[in-house]
Amino acid sequence: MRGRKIKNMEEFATVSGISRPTVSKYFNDPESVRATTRARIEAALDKYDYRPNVFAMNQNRRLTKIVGIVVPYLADPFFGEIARNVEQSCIAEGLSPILFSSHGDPAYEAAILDSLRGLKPAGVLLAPLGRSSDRSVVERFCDEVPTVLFDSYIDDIGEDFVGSNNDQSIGMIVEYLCRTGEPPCLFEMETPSNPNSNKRRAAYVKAMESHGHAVNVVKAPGLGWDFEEIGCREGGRAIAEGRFATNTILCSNDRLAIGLLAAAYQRGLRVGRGSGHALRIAGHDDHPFARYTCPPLTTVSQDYTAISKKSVAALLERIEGGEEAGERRSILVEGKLVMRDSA
Amino acid sequence: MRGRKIKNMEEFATVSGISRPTVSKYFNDPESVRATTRARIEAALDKYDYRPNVFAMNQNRRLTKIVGIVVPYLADPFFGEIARNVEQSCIAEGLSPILFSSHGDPAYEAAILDSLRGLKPAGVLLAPLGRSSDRSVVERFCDEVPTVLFDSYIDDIGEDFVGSNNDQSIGMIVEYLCRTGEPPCLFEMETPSNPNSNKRRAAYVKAMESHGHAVNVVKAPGLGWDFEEIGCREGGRAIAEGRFATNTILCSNDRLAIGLLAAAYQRGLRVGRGSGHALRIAGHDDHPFARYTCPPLTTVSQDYTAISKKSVAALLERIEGGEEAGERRSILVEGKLVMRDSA
DNA sequence: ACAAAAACTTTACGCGCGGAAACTTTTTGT
DNA sequence: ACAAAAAGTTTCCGCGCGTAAAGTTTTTGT
Repeated sequence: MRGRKIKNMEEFATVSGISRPTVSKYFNDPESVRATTRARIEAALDKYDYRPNVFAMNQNRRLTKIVGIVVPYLADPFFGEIARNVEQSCIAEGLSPILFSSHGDPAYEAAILDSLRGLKPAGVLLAPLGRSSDRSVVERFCDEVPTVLFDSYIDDIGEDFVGSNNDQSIGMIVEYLCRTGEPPCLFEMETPSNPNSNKRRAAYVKAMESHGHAVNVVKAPGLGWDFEEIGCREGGRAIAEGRFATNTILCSNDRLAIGLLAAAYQRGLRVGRGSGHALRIAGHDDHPFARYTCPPLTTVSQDYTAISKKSVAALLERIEGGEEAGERRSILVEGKLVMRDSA
Repeated sequence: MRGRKIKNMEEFATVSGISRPTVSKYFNDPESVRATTRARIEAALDKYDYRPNVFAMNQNRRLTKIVGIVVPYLADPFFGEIARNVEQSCIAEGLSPILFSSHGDPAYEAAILDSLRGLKPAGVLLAPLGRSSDRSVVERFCDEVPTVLFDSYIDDIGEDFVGSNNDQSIGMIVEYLCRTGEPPCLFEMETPSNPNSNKRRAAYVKAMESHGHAVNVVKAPGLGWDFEEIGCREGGRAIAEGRFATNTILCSNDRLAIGLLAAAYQRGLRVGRGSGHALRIAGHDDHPFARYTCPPLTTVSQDYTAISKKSVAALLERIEGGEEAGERRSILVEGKLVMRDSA
């Protein structure tokens, strides 16, 4: 772009030798113009410094190329990773992703969805807060905008859901733990913000019963998204009070497990498998930090890339499919057992 | 908003009984209209469902209320926290923050800045990648848009900088470590992406010399943002090769320390102060996970809230100050010693 | 080579709002 | 109460682009 600044599309059309409506078509979809035309436009684009005005572009379009990505809590590296993957998938599809975090606050989530409507997004990828979400707000939003839920589920809302197959993943790790030592207790939040917790508890109960073991669920009171804090404080208390029936604890997610590991360490309990260890602790999610805990955390990995790719793919289908809503699909991604040293 | 949908400002002006230009003024700044007028508009706002069209609003405004927040790596909870704080400060000021992550990639950072120009933002809060940033791109951007750099510094770029006072914070923790045991070695990346590293090394050297101790810097090769991985692998190797001259290691940041703690654990080295411990490890930043490492990490806290608040305040001054650039300011926030068990 | 199809050009309009100018009404200070 | 200041009204234009319609040129298939 050595040439002078171009102030609008009219001017750019002139210097590129193409009519403005065709240039406009090009910017909406480069594939929609003839190859020779495209080449001439791109030559001009290379020579002059011009970009269509974002606001003017989107003003009259019924639908923009904007895609909202909403996650419940960005300070959780899990969502940071997911967001990154989703963002890049969108860009690869020629969409313009915009990232939002609800910061754990339902009111904030509602505000995001509200302002998102003003952006006339082509679609939205929403990982809702879950249990604490304002159901009616989310529902109304999904009625207006093509939305794919991911990670976290809200019954009967959204057009598709992409998440992990908790039945499969919990079944797998419970089987592993039963096979290699004492059957696991489940450690979870008393009032989990994340609906996956409920599915995981159900999966745990089912798996334990199928193996003929007694169920032992320990619930940690506490609200909010400070899972490590809750896991450490309440997990430590549960250990002290002897509320874990066996020496093996399966945590509902890795962040709780990280807190619990800290609690065990503080009490001088050696965590790991084999003799000389007092406790086995396992998690779920393969949190980015799980491999650096002491000891490294045995867990079930969620395939971030697969979840991201499938979410974006599902959204694209919905967008292109238009109004003919079709069936609501539930796309589940299988987890893999990640054996480290903690269990 | 029980009433029918309002399709544009003209219509809303009619139902609220106020002229459109005045309504327009209201939406630009509610304080700019008389209290009685404001009340009437807000009554109508309450009664009808209307929001100004975002795209039309920003099309003709010389400057929007948009503020870009750019961080280098969102999967790092440190930036997640900062982003949250900054975002909320902006909203409190009536601005519309939009969040971006460079995902550790200079090309991506450049692309963000490029597309940000199209949004005509009132200002930008930029935590640059640092050393790997494309200097000329960042420089050009800062010339066009009021920009406050935070966390990470690039010489002579941007209008203000807000970050931690590495001289003070490193000086403090070096003093602490020297006073309570063997003088610390410094563990850092060989080619740090973050320019804070360089400042911290200089501060370390200065502090050690002032205490009359020999300097011992251990550099970990490795690129990218996978600090824990690098800290664990290279830190473990350095331990094995006996490259740490004393039993005390000060890490350039907490993420390296987290990796190093994992390495020490894997080798069966007990970390902590007092007898029975092989190693003392300290970090810097008070990373959200630092309190849940095993043992909990002694570190220097950065005041997230203060950095966020001061960054936003500095940006607002720049925006309101207009073109009269004034002096480039460097606003440094002091760290606090956070004594936990690792050192 | 010829007709049909596809792509492009010309012309024209409108989106929803910002903002300026000239005028009228309300508020403020003494 | 009166003039000055502040706030609101009316009228108008333009921003940069999407998009539709009608006409023209180029490409495609046989």
